[in-house]
Amino acid sequence: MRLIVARCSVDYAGRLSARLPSAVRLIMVKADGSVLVHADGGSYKPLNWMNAPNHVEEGEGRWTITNPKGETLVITLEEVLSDSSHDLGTDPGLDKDGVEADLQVLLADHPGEIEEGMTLLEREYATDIGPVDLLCRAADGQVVAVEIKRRGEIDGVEQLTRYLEFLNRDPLLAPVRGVLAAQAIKPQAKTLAADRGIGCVEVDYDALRGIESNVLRLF
Amino acid sequence: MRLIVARCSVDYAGRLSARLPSAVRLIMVKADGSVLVHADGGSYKPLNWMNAPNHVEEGEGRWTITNPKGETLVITLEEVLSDSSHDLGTDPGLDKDGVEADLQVLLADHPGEIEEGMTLLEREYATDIGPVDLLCRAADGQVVAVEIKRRGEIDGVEQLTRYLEFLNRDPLLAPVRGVLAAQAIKPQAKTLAADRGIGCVEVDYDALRGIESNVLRLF
DNA sequence: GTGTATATCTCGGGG
DNA sequence: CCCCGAGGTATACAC
Repeated sequence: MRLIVARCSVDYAGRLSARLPSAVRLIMVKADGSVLVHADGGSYKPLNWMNAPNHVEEGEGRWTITNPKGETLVITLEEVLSDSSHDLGTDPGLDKDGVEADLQVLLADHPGEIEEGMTLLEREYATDIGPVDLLCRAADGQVVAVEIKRRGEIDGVEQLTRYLEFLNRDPLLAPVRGVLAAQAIKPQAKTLAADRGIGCVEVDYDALRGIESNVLRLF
Repeated sequence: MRLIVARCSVDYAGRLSARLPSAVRLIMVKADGSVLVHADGGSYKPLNWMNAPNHVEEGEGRWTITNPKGETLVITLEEVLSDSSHDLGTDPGLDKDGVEADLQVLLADHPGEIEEGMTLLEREYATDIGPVDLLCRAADGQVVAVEIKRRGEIDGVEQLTRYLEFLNRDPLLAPVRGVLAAQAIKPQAKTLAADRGIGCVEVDYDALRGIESNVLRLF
């Protein structure tokens, strides 16, 4: 990784055009060729950047970075204040827990936590407009489409509504009803869901994980 | 801006849990307190981070960063290879061209590029649920709501559907039909749009800009 | 502050 | 390779 602190101006032309007037910034060049231009504020997003794979042409006070899509990033260096390189090696990467996929696995294993007596028909059930998180059968035999979100918001209700519209055209499945399952559901989403006859279930991730580990402990 | 290259491990606990095992990484501390942990690859997103505002507690080989929401980032420093600080000053910021707003201006000037014979009634036509990008009149006299996106996806169809539902309640406008205009429209969005009787138009931003500059050249 | 729409979104997975 | 959905999305803007 190469770190350069320099007064520079930057031009990007590609999906849009963007220009940075002259100022002192950090230019980070990663081992894979990614170039990031950071200011001393904002948050984690660079002001300008070019992801790998790309080609860096280092000219006299002017770097031209191009990628296979034909996008270009031109950095004009006016004054280099610092320039250092470091060998970092490859990173083992990030372990995450608590994302939607984890919640989906837990609920697929314990559909009864969504509704008493519910059983799983299929996970990631494919439709023409995308996969339904869980397709289940309720205690009364009706098919239920379950949309799982970490946070239940209007988007989730819209998404589930679209799936239901398509699922209900299949005479082998119809009538299908919907349930939005999330760790927390916003009032607006609850209102919209109720209006469309969609059920809402708030699930406790930590409690589910507890059930899961209890089950594992039995075997 | 402070730049530290160090062997470290990192733990984040907040909206989810994430852990980075020991490796050499760049730790960037910005003037506003933002902390970013970067590997020597991937692209612009840090492996882990904490945005400002936050509180950094710099202990013996262990930094604890907390934010007002109660999220924490703990960095355990095992070996510091480099530690430098630089004064960058404030950044003048980024100028952009080619975002959705620019496309909207161009199409408002040339509604005939959306449909032959179309004329503009109003830009950002206000409804109770938000502004319609363009309200137009088609060659046959019917009112048309145009939703403009840089990239046409399902969200855009949903948005336009909500507007149409509302516009069609106004007896002075009804019946209103909808058109999604974008530089590129994804197949799923086209399918959903067709299903709802919404038209799709793919527009060439560069060509539009060419028309615009030709028009300007005439005056 | 909440809610909504945009983003050079990024990132990862599946066909 | 594209397509799709999730994200600690972040960010700007309106109400």
